[in-house]
Amino acid sequence: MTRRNTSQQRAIGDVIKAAGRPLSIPEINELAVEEVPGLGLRTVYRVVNRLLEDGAIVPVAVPGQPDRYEMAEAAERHHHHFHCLNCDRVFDVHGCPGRMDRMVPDGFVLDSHEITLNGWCDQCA
Amino acid sequence: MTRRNTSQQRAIGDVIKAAGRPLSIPEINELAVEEVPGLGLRTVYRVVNRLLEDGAIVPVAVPGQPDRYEMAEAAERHHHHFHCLNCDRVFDVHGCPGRMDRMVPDGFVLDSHEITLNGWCDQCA
DNA sequence: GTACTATTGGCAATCATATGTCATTAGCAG
DNA sequence: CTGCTAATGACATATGATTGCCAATAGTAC
Repeated sequence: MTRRNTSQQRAIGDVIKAAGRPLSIPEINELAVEEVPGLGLRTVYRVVNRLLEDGAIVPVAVPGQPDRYEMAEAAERHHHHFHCLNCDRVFDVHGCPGRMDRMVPDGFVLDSHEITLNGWCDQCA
Repeated sequence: MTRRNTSQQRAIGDVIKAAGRPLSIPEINELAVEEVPGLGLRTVYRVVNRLLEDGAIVPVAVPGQPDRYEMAEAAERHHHHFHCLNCDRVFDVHGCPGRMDRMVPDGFVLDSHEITLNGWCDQCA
């Protein structure tokens, strides 16, 4: 079961790496199909799952939306996300207000937090 | 087309009002069926949609989860949500770190924001 | 170049959520 | 109490995301 280095896998990996923002499965497909004509959604799902298992990418959950995916190394730096209400794209934003612990009720244990900013991106504003 | 005051509608409304936290459709059903045996999911969906149209309740979107619903009046006060990673329930938390505008990239326009705290509730901690 | 088999991609199938259908039930006005 | 019909609930169907299947394709080791 030796791994093989296919053009599809390279294209999908490149697309996620180059995006600089979390991509949905359809977005990955649309971008990668430019590189590899005939690329199918089925393959995108498979390669994305493999990258997830490898820990190369991480899922980004957005309220009311299917998961997006971004490079694990990009996710190492604490950051949050901006969701454009018009084009539906998700962007990384840096910084964090902090002080989440103040909001936690007594007896509750905080593990992590997610902030989603909603609005319009520079292209849609 | 005169509205009728049915036991099902009363039970569903009461359950959402009494919960003090956002409830999912299955949660509403499980709680309201105690009041009205035989209550069906189909009816919960219908009544919830009607309450949404009336503006009596509002949807609460949690990353990677189906919508929850809470009283509109409860949502008037700015607040956020705590999602228990064990029991999967969602709770309201008060307060807000503020300063979201600092995170918005140039050219982007901020409309709203959502914060989801993840961790363990007092019963699961 | 050959052989072996991991990988691909089209299609069907699955899974969870949500809605349409319609005969039956039960508010409400009189 | 009676009649009208809004509302209910079991069932079938729709919808969207994801996976199973399998014959065809294409990396790789030799």
